[in-house]
Amino acid sequence: MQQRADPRLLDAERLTQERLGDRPLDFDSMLAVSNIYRAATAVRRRAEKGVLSEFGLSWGGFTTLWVLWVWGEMQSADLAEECDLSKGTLTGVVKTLEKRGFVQRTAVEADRRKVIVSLTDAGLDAIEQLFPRFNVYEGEMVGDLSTSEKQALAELLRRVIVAAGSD
Amino acid sequence: MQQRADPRLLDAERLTQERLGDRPLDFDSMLAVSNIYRAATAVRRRAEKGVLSEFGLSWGGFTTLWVLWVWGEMQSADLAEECDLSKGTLTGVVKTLEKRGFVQRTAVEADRRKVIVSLTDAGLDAIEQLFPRFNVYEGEMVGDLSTSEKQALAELLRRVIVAAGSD
DNA sequence: TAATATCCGTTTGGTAGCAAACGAAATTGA
DNA sequence: TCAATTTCGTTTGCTACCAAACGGATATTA
Repeated sequence: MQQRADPRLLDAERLTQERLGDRPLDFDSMLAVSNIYRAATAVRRRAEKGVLSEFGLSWGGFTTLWVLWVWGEMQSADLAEECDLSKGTLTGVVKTLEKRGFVQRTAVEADRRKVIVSLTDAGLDAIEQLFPRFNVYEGEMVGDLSTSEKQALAELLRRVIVAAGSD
Repeated sequence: MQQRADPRLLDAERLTQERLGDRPLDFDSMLAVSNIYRAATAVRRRAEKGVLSEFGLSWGGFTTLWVLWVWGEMQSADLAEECDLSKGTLTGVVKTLEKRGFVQRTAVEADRRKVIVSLTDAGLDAIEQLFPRFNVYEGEMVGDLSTSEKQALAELLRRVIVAAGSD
């Protein structure tokens, strides 16, 4: 309850409680959700300005490369699903990655509606160089947290993803 | 260590560990960061498809309205800062909100470079109706978490925001 | 006070993202 | 077998976002 004096609250959070504290609102949920969003923005911006820009990749482009690396070549629809992008968006991302020579699209003989996307050698090179460096960034961004705190954070978020996703 | 059998891991996380588990990577940080991003996307999409769409508001538009509600009228640059948007983006958001009659822009006499943005009566009405409903959504999205878990989540994220932001 | 520098919001040019419409390619079923 | 339906990836039209350039307004300083 009484969190107004908590010195760890960010200014915006403190002011919010001062302004709205008398209303019957779910503050705990509010702070959790807004911090999820703020953290994601901070993390994305930092990664894009840092490592990713060196490779000319957006967050979405990086994610796509990464998914192909981990899962192997995939059909377009599955790739979109796994990257958490709409299929329309994925078309554009793949087109960009294709221009940079990182991925290739292959027609499927048996069913010519389908397209398989896969890493090129250059794409494999890129992600193998890039990911360890990206991972260092990740470590820095959650560097204040202990191992068990990181695991706890991941687990809590996992439950949010499930709850928010099951619309 | 051995997390491969953890039934709480999402499929993508499990596969990732199967594929990359032999590399010297910081998995705990990786899972924490990627879940932050996935959770934020899920939360945003759910809110935009639900309450926000009824009011014709994007996440950014909602945030702006909310900040003006909590903080009161503000100069454009401060508003951008508080909404975590670039000033260029804010110009567009405010323009849209102005069209909908939710905010108004006022020239500052003393310094004519500056513009004050404030809620109109309609904007106040809208956010006062909207926020309680948004807050219900927030509650649903983190509904699986106990009060202390929500607070723990917010606190962990607060530390990530600070670490990622202090580039 | 006049030249210069700085500050502020807007505009510009670009990428990213979505939903929905679309067309080609399978599949179904009559 | 051929018409109707479904399935896929792409295209289209739109919003959001950023960084950087811009131009008017204020500050600074020589």
